[in-house]
Amino acid sequence: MRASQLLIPTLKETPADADIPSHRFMLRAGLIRRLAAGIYTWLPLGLRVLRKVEGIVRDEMNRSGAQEVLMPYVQPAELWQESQRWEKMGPEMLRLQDRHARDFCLGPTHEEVITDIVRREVKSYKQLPCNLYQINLKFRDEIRPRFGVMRAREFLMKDAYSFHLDDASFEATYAEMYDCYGRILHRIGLEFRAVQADTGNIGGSSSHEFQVLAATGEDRIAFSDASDYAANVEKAEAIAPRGAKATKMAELVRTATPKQHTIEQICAFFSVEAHQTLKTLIVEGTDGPVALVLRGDHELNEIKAQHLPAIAAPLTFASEASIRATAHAGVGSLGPIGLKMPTYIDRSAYATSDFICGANADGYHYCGANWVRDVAVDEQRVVDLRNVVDGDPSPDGRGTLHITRGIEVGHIFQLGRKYSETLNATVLDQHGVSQTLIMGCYGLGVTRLVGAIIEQCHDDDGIIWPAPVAPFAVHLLALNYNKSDAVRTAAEQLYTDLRAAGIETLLDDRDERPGVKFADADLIGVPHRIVIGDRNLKAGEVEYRTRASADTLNLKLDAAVAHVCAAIAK
RNA sequence: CGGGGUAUAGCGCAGUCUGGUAGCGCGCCUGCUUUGGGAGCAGGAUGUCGGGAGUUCAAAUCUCUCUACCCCGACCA
Repeated sequence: MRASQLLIPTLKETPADADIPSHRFMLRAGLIRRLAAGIYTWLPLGLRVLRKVEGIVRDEMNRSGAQEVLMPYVQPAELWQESQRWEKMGPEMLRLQDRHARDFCLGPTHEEVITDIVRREVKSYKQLPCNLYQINLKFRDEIRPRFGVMRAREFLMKDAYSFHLDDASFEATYAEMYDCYGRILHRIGLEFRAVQADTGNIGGSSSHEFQVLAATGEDRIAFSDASDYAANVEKAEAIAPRGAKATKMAELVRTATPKQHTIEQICAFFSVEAHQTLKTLIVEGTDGPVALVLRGDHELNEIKAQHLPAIAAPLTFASEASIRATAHAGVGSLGPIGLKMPTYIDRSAYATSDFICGANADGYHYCGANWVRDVAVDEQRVVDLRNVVDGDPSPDGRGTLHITRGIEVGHIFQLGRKYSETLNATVLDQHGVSQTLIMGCYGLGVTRLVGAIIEQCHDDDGIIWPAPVAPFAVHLLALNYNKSDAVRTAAEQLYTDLRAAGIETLLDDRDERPGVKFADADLIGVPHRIVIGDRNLKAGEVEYRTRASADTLNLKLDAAVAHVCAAIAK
């Protein structure tokens, strides 16, 4: 296509509200424009990329045996009431009414609709397993949309739902989807990790997130350097550090520590490291407050805590007043010794000896404290409470964990019979007995993927598209196209020949100065570039380079197309 | 929803404290020059200063109010 006829509104300056590379470059390269918070228009160049990504996703989904459908974006309230989610979804679901005041919502997800279709149309076990997917808009009224298309309210998602008679069938499709997602990300050319994830409120053993590695990712993932163990930090199991307990315990000493509350202050006061201290957090339990004890240098994993039986969900910290009423001291002077409430102890905290902790009296701490001798311990309540940290042993016993940031682009999990039960989706089995379907759910954020690609593929000047998703394969920069007959003739010839060879080509035929064209080309990030200028044309040559490398190569005009075709094929 | 902030030309910003003619850079339009890394000169267009109310002779500026957006936390592809 001709740049002179394409709407590619590049920006020289960075819009003030964009602060991660993908958002900045998507705006600057003219891929998207914001309409409202978390709602974007995809401009021609952006849409070309989006369609490429979509194409790869569709291709691999079809290859895996899934069938594409397209479900309504506007969904009736009745279905959601039937699944009991009309109320439960809360304000995240955008609701609207039609002219007859009937309730509808913009689909935040499609479990209800797909289950409705399947319960109507799938009657026999012979029709199973069945894996249906769509690539469709979702609307989730996020509390805080941010980072451009990374966390938008309206976004394009590939969502697949599989239906099974038994667990073995589900496991097979789950594995198929796991592989499929890996193929998609691999084909795009992204560095990613499939990580174990929290199964949320559905439960079941299978749940994996597909995380694209990027410094700006919102998730933290832990992976072993010696095995294939990888998990979201939310989920990763924290093991007590290896290392022997003190053979000879120190004497328990109660010390006045006026105005020393934070771990930092205590460490400075006693001249010790944070791992020799313990912190005690008080949260609401199902029957009064509950204490959580962690090592001073560790941080609470709220999801793990929330899963504990005596703890109220969602996790809430006890108020200062209720802490005072039960512990008789303020936050900053709490500790497990003499504490009269159910107490969970993190494994690593339990592995600590001669520790410092609050004395449950304002302005006092204990030094040289030890479990069992000074605090009765219920072994049932020594649990995993903390986030793993870099350097922890891998829970599979092999290697050491490292932590990196990721962008969650995909999530696959087991739905069990949650929806099929409430919506009564059943089939008859071989024996003519009605069976409730088992379901799997496989989400992939297509618009988010575009953002994730840019996060991983850019430099200071702009985007560097991986070839499979690039909006064009070749960018022809015709310098002084409107002034030089030689340039125009050569550029038109290359443009015609490249297109004849089936190569997607962008011809910059705009009446712009060379500097503008170079800067825009870097921003837009088309993988292959040919510069046509009078300077080289005098020798019958044009200049070739890729976006990724600064190396340039002069080619004879009549050899350029063949050379570029070969470079693309490689 | 809690905490912090912003709103002035298409984009980036100054002006607000101390009320008095609406500004700068980039972009846009015209002309001339220039032409291998975001050109130079000259001329030009573009603003209900986020909306509403109030104080005042006079409000971008002070007061109240509403709205939108951004950043930090809990949700999620």
